[in-house]
Amino acid sequence: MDEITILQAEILKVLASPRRLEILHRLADGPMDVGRLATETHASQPNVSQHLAVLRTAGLVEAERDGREVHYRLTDPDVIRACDLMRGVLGRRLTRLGELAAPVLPAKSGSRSAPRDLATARS
Amino acid sequence: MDEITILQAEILKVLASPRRLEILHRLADGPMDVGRLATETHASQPNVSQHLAVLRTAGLVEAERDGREVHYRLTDPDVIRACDLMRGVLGRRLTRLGELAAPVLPAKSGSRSAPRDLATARS
DNA sequence: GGCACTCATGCGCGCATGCGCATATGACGG
DNA sequence: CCGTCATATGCGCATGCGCGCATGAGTGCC
Repeated sequence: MDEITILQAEILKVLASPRRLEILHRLADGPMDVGRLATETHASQPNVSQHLAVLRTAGLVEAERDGREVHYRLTDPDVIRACDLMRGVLGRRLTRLGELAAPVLPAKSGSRSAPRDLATARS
Repeated sequence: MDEITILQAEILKVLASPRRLEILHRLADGPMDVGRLATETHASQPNVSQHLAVLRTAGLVEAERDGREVHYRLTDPDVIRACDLMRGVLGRRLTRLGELAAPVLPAKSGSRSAPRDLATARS
């Protein structure tokens, strides 16, 4: 098994967390400190700090101290691009499921309908 | 928390597995049956089947029966593109680490503890 | 120095996940 | 039918992860 693949899985494992995705998404708009991230994501400060530590260990974000605050920023914007690609895949997936199950539903943004469970569609 | 983000994390969680990444990587070159995948990835057949089930449930691959065999194929090529982007991020990351402190690269096969942690570089 | 603020870390628990293994289902041929 | 090949599924165990909580560490202000 390729060594790179293992490392890649490591990175993906780090990304495979709603909270961390949310954090990265916020950081995509520019650097931010921990407290603000905690507030905006409605999570506790230690929790956010832990997630940031994970992201930092994986090399996805970088930290810089500014007074009392610590500002985090994305290391590589391609991470966001990759996430957006994934989001596109997901979107197409939901659209396809919607076509199969839903008669007429304009899939506008904010439509959080049924597809809680991915799949459920088999051939 | 955005619903989409949760689903995205679900997808990423599915991708965060070396074996599944390897499977997807093989499927990128065209459809393949379970036995062949098991052989090429040096994994047991039940194991591969389980991973394929996970990938199928996540909607990343699709299955089609052909006689006794079941051929699996990628649902969306963008998954591979996203993985490649991640690989690029990883590559840049390793390069940067190499520039900072690269007297040796002890990446011997079988030893998955060499670049085990991706960071260890702090400011 | 003492205090307030911001962030990081350690701990313990509950829960999900991956694996090997045995076995069930499904399909083709004789 | 029955044996065989190809695939899927159930089980049990060990491991890892996320979370809340309390606490430690670093910084600036008075």
